[in-house]
Amino acid sequence: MHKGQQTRAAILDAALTLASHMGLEGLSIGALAEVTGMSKSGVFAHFGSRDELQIAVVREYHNKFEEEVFYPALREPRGLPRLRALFELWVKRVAVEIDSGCIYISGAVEFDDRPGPVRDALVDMVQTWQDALERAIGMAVDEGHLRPDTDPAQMLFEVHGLILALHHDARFLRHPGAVDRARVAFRRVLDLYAAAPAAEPKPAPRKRAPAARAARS
Amino acid sequence: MHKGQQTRAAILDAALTLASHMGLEGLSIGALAEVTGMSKSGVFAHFGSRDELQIAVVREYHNKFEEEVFYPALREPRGLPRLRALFELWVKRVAVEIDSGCIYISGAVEFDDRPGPVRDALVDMVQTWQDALERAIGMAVDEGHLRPDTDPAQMLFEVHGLILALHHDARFLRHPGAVDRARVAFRRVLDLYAAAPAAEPKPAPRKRAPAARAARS
DNA sequence: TGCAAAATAGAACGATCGTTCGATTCTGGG
DNA sequence: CCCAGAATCGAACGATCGTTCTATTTTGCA
Repeated sequence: MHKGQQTRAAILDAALTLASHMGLEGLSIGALAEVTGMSKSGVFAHFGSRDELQIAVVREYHNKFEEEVFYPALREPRGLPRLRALFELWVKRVAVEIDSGCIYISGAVEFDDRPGPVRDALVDMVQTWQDALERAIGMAVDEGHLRPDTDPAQMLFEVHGLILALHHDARFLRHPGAVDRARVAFRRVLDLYAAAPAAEPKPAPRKRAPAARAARS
Repeated sequence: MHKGQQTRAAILDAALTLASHMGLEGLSIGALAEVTGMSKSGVFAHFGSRDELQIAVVREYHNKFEEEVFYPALREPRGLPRLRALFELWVKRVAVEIDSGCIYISGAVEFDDRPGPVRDALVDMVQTWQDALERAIGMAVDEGHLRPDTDPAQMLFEVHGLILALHHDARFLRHPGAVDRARVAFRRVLDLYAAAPAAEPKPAPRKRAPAARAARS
């Protein structure tokens, strides 16, 4: 049970770069076979259906995303430092990688009106990531780094919008200054939500509402 | 020269609703023929190629967008009132219409990596709309409604992000409160850029830099 | 009302799609 | 080393795609 998993991983890797360019819907088994130098049926046998292939790609992207964005940010201390790290790594992931578009973003547009298992998997992963971000914002509130009346979901909405605008302007419109605009805007959002700077650090962090969704792996 | 234009308009209308659901890439001539009750070649003859059909759909969407969002907002006085109207109509257009997703947004994702005439047309129309918005922001600065050091392009980036986040959360994640979140966020952005409220209205509006791009129709 | 021109239908094309199936090659533990 | 089982191939399927071509119908002006 060695060679199978190995080539499956190679196929998945090629599928990920292919889907980053053409979208999940643009992923074809024929093109994938040509890229990997295999036969169509050889590729197909590893997944059993196109849906399963797309879901596997989404999962693979999810893992890479966690590895490059989420886990490294966990090394920063809770609160503002971690929040900054999450955003900065997110920006790098979305726009700095030259070729690879964000499958979370392109997938959201491709599957916003198309029910099915692929959409379900995609929603699940995006929601997991957003929950993690919302939790990080909540921690920043608890630490006294953000105003105590901050609504984490609202702030998440605004920060997420900056990433989407970055993706749009950098990849579609090819505006060169988009990354800087995103960073500037993030600083502005942070300023708006920031607790009064010179005040004493909050001694008793308020109790956090339990997260509505459990974190996964 | 009557019947032709008439059926062409009917086809285009069906194509627009179809593309709103399935995306511009999901638009197929066969499905379009079935919906309109015509033959494939009958539909095809009106456009000459699939690219031309997609471009016609993009143009049609552009016209509808101008009619529903841009022109009505022009009835409001320059500055903040017009800016508010533009955003509010934009929000309604993007998310309140139940079925129809925004072709500007879905098209941006579908064609961010795919060169060709469709992408060119799409970029052109989106850029035209963004220029108009940027100009409206500039007017609000001139009127003294926004801080004189406001960077219109930066503010546009932030406001555009709110629309994208709204589209994402409402259509893909199906979050019910997304529209309200967008409105709240817009008010917050406006507050940040707002000129000191009690100050005297600026007597001499500063000279505006000429728009880099001419407005079209 | 007749007739050229415009509009539409119908059939066929090559290509590609996801998928199935039987044959063939490869692999790794006994 | 051998051989069961896994892995891969090659060919074919029905469907759909955009497009082309020729016929047929429909339209609107003289």
